[in-house]
Amino acid sequence: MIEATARCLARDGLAGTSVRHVAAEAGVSPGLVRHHFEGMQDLVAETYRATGKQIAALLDEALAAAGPSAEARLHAFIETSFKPPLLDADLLAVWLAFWSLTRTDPQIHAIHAKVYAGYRRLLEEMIAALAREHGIAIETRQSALALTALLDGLWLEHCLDPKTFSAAEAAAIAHRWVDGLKKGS
Amino acid sequence: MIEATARCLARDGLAGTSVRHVAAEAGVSPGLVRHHFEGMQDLVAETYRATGKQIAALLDEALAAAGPSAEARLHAFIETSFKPPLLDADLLAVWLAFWSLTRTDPQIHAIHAKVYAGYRRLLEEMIAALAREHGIAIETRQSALALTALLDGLWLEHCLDPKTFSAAEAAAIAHRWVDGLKKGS
DNA sequence: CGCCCTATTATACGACCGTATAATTATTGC
DNA sequence: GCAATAATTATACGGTCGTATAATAGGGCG
Repeated sequence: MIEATARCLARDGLAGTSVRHVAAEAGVSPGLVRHHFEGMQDLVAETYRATGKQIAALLDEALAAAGPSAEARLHAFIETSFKPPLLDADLLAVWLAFWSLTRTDPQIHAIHAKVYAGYRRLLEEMIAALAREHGIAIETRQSALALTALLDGLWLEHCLDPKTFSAAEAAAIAHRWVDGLKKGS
Repeated sequence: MIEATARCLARDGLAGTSVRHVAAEAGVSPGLVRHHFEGMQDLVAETYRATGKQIAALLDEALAAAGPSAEARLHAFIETSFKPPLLDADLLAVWLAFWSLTRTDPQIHAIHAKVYAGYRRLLEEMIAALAREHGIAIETRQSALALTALLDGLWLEHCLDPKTFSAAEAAAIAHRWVDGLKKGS
């Protein structure tokens, strides 16, 4: 059902998605989805939770395969971020629904805060490890905030209009930023 | 009328905004707004155009007041970006509506491409001027893409959840990035 | 003044939506 | 095996939406 919600959000956006559409997409009656979920907000909230976990698992897997080096892990993180299934216009459409409700729905706001906190903590840990590896001092908090914003912005803008810059270019920009982190103060 | 649309989008989001709501907000009959606009998509498109021009004018004004130095202009750009009225959750809500329709509506996609192209061109020119000022070589295209994404990401994430990091912190991160541009390769 | 074009409204129709309620089917525990 | 509980559907009601259509008001112009 939450998979059906994700499909609906990807296809029609938040404005074009209704409880009835989700029911049809899931192949059940509208009454059933309302038996399990309060309404659209609840449905989107659970979809956010599930999607957030999926993405975290995907990134964790890529990091595990990258070995122990913080630098390699950071680059693997970037590489995974700018490749399908993460770099996907459909996923952006779903995410836009999350963002849209983050402002107004307290439940979704809480989920958003948790998802992004985990995201940033992961990056901050890797950046701190990178500093140790290279024996340099880095403002880990600000750097993690910056990298999160940079990745989010590149991801968003590429998905919105892939003609402006390629996925490879986005990854190159992020890689270069990490390289600059090693050298610059 | 497009002001009424912006207010509706800010208050209720795209999903909660209808032709009838815009009409009520503007104090006219629903038939009238449909006499001037084809529907919601058309309404949002014109709002995008108008809002984009407003923001560009606001930034231009700040740049003019910053003097001729490219470095000062870049920092003024950042400072303006992370202060009201640009740093505003209501503006983000409106912008989320734009982004949401960029994927599906060709007209809005075109407006989006034009707005962001202008945005990036402005940054790229300032970065090129900065390189000349300091007599260094900078990959202006990639740097402009990076700065655009960084600013977009910081702006988005701060508006979504201001508790995570302050506006001053966002500005500091961006300022630091520009400083790094001067030093780092 | 009278005419035409535009702006504006009023009204109406069919479609869809959220939601509630009662009925029906399946599942589980004893 | 049967009762209790959960899952699932069917149906119905009121509200809102987009949209079309006809009617009304207004304003420039010959």
